[in-house]
Amino acid sequence: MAHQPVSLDPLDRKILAALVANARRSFVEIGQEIGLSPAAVKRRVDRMRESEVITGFTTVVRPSALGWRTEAYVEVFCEGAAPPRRLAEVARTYPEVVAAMTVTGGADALLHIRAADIEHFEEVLERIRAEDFVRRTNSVIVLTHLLPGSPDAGASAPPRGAEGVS
Amino acid sequence: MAHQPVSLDPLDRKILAALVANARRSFVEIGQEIGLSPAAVKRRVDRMRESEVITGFTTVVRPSALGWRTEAYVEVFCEGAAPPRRLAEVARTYPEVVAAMTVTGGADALLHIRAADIEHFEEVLERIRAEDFVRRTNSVIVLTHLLPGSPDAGASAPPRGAEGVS
DNA sequence: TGTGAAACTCACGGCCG
DNA sequence: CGGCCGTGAGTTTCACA
Repeated sequence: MAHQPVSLDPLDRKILAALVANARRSFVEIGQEIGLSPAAVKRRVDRMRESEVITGFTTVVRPSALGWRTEAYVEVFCEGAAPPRRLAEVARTYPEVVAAMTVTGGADALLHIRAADIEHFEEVLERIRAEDFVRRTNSVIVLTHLLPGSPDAGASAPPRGAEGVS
Repeated sequence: MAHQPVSLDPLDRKILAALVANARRSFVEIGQEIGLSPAAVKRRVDRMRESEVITGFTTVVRPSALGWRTEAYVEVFCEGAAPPRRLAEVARTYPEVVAAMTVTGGADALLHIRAADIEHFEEVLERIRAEDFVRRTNSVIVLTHLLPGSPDAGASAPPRGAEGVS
């Protein structure tokens, strides 16, 4: 596990592109598009999954259809030495936290949050600010996406990320 | 554009959850998991695609495997009235811009950017700052992700031959 | 709407160049 | 590695309740 050095040839990249565009396309279809037999395509896909170049296949859902109409990024400023471990723990407990990361700059961490509406977001924000290691937060609410179909415009799994491949 | 009022019953939601977890699962498998015939599952999926609850099926790729090892969020402060249209145009031309959105707060827009490395990122940033309507930018570089399995996957054309190093 | 059956297509493993 | 082939499973469409 944990392969870092993976080399991908042009054929692999074409297969990847095809599967990113549509994860449900058949190996036959992809094969005749790039000039390879279905079995060969499958072998390459299996290899890429093994080496974790491909980590899963997911469905892109329009978040608003599921009732998540508010999106925001929240900078978190921590008390004293930043405790990424504690923050990760907290982030995991909130289904509204789609992504969390430590960052450079003034803030210690950045949270990507999805909520049903502004009130819901405010409630989540209040709970996060109530954590003892949080000194201050700075929120930026997303108004409109400029790139339709961008991976995280709605690509993210709905709260509670699951991943698994048959 | 699309319909807003779409009602999803518990069965639809279960199908969605299954497909988000793994977009390549068969309708048969999903069907017997939730107690429905394969044909019924397919019809529901088709309906959800029609109503754009489901906007696509994609493959989750580990960005570093494609040579994208640097990730950043850039706040963009515009000159005069914010021209979202111009910004969208610009964002579309850069493969490095994974997402772009207008936001509340001091900045006019927020860009999500992926680059091969810091130098590459700096180059992109310089080009963006060179746009006439950009007054100022504020960058935040992502250090580490705290939530594993964050489906923020950018996969298109790889940057200049970055690949299996080390 | 959900079910059942039909034909078609695909995935998967084994074997060979 | 890639191509070929056979079997079993899945997909898709249809008519029917």
